[in-house]
Amino acid sequence: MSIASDLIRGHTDTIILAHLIEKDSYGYEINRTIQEKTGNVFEMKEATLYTAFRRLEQAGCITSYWGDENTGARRRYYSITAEGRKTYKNNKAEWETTKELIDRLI
Amino acid sequence: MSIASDLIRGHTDTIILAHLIEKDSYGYEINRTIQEKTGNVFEMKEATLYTAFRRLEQAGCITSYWGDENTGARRRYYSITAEGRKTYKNNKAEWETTKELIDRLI
DNA sequence: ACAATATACCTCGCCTGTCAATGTATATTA
DNA sequence: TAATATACATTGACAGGCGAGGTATATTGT
Repeated sequence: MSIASDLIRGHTDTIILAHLIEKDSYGYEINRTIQEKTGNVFEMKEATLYTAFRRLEQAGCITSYWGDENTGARRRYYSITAEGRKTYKNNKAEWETTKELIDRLI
Repeated sequence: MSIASDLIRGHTDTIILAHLIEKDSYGYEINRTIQEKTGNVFEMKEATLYTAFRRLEQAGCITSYWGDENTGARRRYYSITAEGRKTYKNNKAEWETTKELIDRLI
């Protein structure tokens, strides 16, 4: 089972920000964490993930830097900014409100 | 306050079907009911509503017929079909699952 | 030795749902 | 008689998700 695109739409950014609040991280790791947290039920499509990184960086919610691994594939790490925390907080609050409204409507 | 488009996206059809399970209804009434149920916090945009009717009819989830009002503006009534009930049930189940996953992720 | 798999990144272009803008028509109310 | 409410509908722009495709390195199995 997978989540319908239209149900996940709009949560992608918030999910990423939630992960980055815990610690700096990179795309591959974020995606694997998501899979673990959902018992392998859900994974973000790579295209969706990297599109979101561009969008979030553009919006000033995250910054990025290359990791200094001397083995394995290179990693681009992301950090959440103050702006990103603010956005996260707003999105989360909006989710709580929306959740209740939808429950009332369906 | 209004619900972000991206959070409501994917629920439009389910919300309409939920209303039509109660009784046959028409666009304007459905929209007013939604507003009432949410304490005037949320309303569907007309374009979204009517697009959804086309989509649902196309998918065999609803059928329509003109009302026989002899006063006021004409109304196009919609009925939910067996297929529509099935879709509603699936969508609702998917919502319950998704809700939990999102809560776990954000 | 070499193929397969895992790790890790990225972009292009299509598809779909939302919605602003715009239009039509009738009935009621100020 | 102007404004508002009821009631329908379409068009085109926009944005996010994602399939398909691509690059590169390290490890594991045969």
